[in-house]
This record gives sequence, C-alpha cells and structure tokens, in this order.
Amino acid sequence: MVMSAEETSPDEVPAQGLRELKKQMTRGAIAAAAFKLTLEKGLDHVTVEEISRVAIVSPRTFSNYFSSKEEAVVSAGGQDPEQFLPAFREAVREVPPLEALREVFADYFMNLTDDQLDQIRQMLGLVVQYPSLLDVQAARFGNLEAELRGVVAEHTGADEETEMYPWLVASAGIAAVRAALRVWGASPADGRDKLVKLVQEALSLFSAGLPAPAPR
Amino acid sequence: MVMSAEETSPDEVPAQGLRELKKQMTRGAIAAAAFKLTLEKGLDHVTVEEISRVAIVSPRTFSNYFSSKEEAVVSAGGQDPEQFLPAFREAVREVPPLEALREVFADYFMNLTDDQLDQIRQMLGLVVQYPSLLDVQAARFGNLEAELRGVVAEHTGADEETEMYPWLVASAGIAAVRAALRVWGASPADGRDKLVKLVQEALSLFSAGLPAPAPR
DNA sequence: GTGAAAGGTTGCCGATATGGCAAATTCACC
DNA sequence: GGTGAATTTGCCATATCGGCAACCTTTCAC
Repeated sequence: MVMSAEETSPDEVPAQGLRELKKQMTRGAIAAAAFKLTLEKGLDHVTVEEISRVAIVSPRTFSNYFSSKEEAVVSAGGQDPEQFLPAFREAVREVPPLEALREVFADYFMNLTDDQLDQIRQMLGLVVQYPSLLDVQAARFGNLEAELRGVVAEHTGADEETEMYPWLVASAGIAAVRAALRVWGASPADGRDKLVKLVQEALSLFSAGLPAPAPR
Repeated sequence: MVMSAEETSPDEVPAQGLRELKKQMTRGAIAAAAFKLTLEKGLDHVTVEEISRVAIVSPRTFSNYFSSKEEAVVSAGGQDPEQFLPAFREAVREVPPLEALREVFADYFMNLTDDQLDQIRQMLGLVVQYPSLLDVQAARFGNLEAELRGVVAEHTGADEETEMYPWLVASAGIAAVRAALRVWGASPADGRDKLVKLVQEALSLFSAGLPAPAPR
C-alpha cells in the first residue's frame, strides 16, 4: 500500500518542496522589481525587459508568470485570496457573513507589519496615478470577491446562479475594504488602527442598511 | 451681436453638430463590429485589423477610439455613465440615495428594447466566457461607480476623500446591478420585468442591511 | 459663398508585448 | 546516481500601442 505522500517532513514544507518555494520566490522577485521600478521611473518608462533584468529572469519567464507589467506591479501588493479564505471559511461558521468579513479583514490589517503598511500606501498612490493599474487592481478584487461569494453560497446553501444574496454580501465586503483603503490613504498620518477602524465602520454601515446621513 | 450659437436647429442635434455625430457613429460601428465578430468567431480569433475592416476604418483609427479589442467589445453594451447621471442627479434630490438608485436603474432596464435586452444577454455570455472581457467590464462599472459616487458626495456634502459613505452607496448600486444581471442571465426565460424586479430587490436588501437568511 | 482654423482620419513605422515550440536546466523520488 | 516531471530559456512569428506628419472634413466668421 502507498501512503498519503505528504508525510515526508515534520515542519513547514509548503506543499511539495523546493520547487513550489522557488516558484513563489520567482514570482515575488518579479513583482517586487516591477513595483520598485514603477515607483522610481513611472509606469510607462518601465518595460517587461527591464523588470526581467532586475528580477534576474528572462523576459520569457516574465510572461510565464504575468500577462502584463500592470499585473506584476499590482500583484506586489499581496492580498491573494488564499490569504483570507481559510479564515473566512472558519469565521462564517460562527457568526453571520457580514460579521465574519469584519473579523477577517480587521484581523488581516491589524497584523500587517509597518513595511507592509507602507507598501500599501505606495500602492494606493500608484493606483490613483495610473488608471490602468486601477483596472487591474479591480480585477484582482473581483477574483477575491468571487472566492468570498463561493464561500458564502456554500455556507448559506444559496445557489450563486439563482440567488443574489452571495453576490451582495461578497460585494459589500470588497466595497468596505476598498472604501476604507482609499479614505485611509488620503490621511498620511493615520496608522494601522485607523485603517482597522474604517473597515469595521464600513461593514457596520452595510449592516445598518447604509442610512442616509442627516441632510445639510 | 452674435447669437448663442446653439440655436441652429430645432430638434435633436446632439451637442455640436455633424462632427460629434459622426464620431459617435464611428465609435458605435467599431464597437458593433467587435461585438459581432467576437460572437461569431470567439475573442481570440478576432484581430483589431479585422474589426477595423468590418467597421470600415483604418486600424489606426481603431486605436484612436479604443485601446484594445476587449474595450471595443464591452463598450458595445451601452451603459455609459452619461446614461444614468442626469436622472440620478435629479432623483437624489427627491429621495434618499439608495432609493434614487433604485428608481434610476429600474427605469433604465424597464425601458430597454427587446433588442437591447437580447444584446445584454449575449454580452453576459461573452463576459462569462472570457475573463479578459469580465475585467474590462469591471473597469467600466468602476467608472460608472466613480461618477455615481461623485454625485452622492456632491449631494450629501460628504467629502469623498475623508468619508466612506459615498463610496459605499455607489458600490452598493453597482453591486446590485451586477448581481441582478448575473442572476437574471442564468434564466433565459426571464424577461424585462424579472430583471427590474431583481434590481429593486437587491437594493432593498442593501437598505435592509443584508440580513442573513435563515440557516438550514 | 469662401477662406482659414479646428478637429478627425489615415499611413508609416519603431518599440513592445504575447505566446507557441523545443532545447536545456533543475528538482523530486526511488 | 539516475530517471521522469516541472521550470526556465531562446528563438521567433504575429499583434498591439502610439508618435508623427500629411490629408481630408467640418465649423465658423465674414
């Protein structure tokens, strides 16, 4: 009989060893190079070739990982769906979906390092400056939204094809994060705590039905 | 003395005459060609050159109007921000923002022709089939969202830079439309009325704070 | 009308990007 | 250590992106 094949090592081997690790490092190196060069020289003075040179890969390899320089730049922000899904899956079993989103996102932002926060600020700047980056970022958020939607559908038993609830909840979660990031990004003095507070506030507003503010 | 210069004709001259009109026709012809060819041959078997040939313009002119074939295809869907903004501006003075969105979108979908509805269904199919089209469509929705947000901010006196409310309301409006479209698109038998009903229902759910459905 | 200015379209073309294919290299596993 | 699978790379054909200048059409003032 053959054993389960993942029993090789006791500790932290990601999935299948060196191979996967190097792939992540390559991807990270390319993304980091793209991000750094864009900050330095502006998006349109950066070419795939130069990014590849800095990341020490061939241009052909760049294409294996990203389909455009914009994608590489934006992906330097982190925030892959995998970052949130397990925690969300867990949280949604304990509390209502919107509440679960609040927990998961607050937790994520609360535990960022200072460097990561700085990077997010820089990314916000780039995204505001270059519409093409904004579009790519929107696409990334769209992917995350789709994953969240799937979890909501799975958990509540609602069919994505015929019920809007999963769509609306997932959209609300993403919208909360985006709004919080943008407003936070506008105040350079604000730190991690403020960002967390904004995210929670945004989701609370959704829970409250987005009441219209008092007219002036 | 010179008169106001727009008094030329009694009826429907769009803005500044033939020039603008021809531009819109050119844009429409390119978009229609791109859409039609994509339906017939699939996105990746369509080139800018072919689209241009069908639309009877030079490839160079294609570039003057669209920055990619994806953009041309998606823009065939209509739904430019200009379609909604005036009505929304008006409605938001009478009722709360979410309610205004409900009115405006319901009104828009209710008054579509059958041909337009068919086209929307076809576009939904393409967007589901080709992720790159989905991304471009998301970008377009993003533009509309930004315009709506501006109106909300202007009307409520909330500063987009420092307050999340305009972001959240505009996001909810777009999310409602997207969810309604997708769910509607999954049932080929449903007509205009159903779509309108879905949009209204989605916005009602937002107003109600997205209550979690009863667990099963 | 008529002529001049403004705006749109096009051809030309270089810089880049995209992605198939096969050879070369690297890693996993026995 | 050796073998098979996965990754990287070079080569290269096709396609896109846009600057520039010439050409054509509409607008506007007289």
